[in-house]
Amino acid sequence: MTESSFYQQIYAVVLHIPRGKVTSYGRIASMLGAPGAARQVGYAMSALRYKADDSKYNNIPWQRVINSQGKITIKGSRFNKLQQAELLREDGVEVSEDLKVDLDKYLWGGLSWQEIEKLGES
DNA sequence: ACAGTGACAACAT
DNA sequence: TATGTTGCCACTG
Repeated sequence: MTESSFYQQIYAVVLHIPRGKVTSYGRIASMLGAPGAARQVGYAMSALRYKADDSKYNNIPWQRVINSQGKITIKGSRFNKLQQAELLREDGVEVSEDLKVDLDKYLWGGLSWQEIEKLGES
């Protein structure tokens, strides 16, 4: 990514979440050295709505980002909670009736600081 | 420049 | 367990 804005860094991290795993808004913020900026991560995901035309953003697995309780709390997107749950199930992640994921099972380990450092290169 | 906003998180009831 | 409250901070207009 040539851009180094916070949002661009967020998207770069989300692209690294493997299929079958999930992480939380807050953990992504922490990985980027901005603990407490969880709300911005959610806002960045929401902003994807306006970038649907740009192929650059079409392969971002946004569905793998949920809240710290493991629950789906999507809002203001072209998708709804049920659709996100379905996408996660396609990933092989179990989603309960009340739209919750077992973080003990599916939480992504995250990126090491070395990997975070390299995000801007590509 | 600056106040409003939100796909959060932690804590208090 | 389930709501309600408060702090949070980068983006937006």
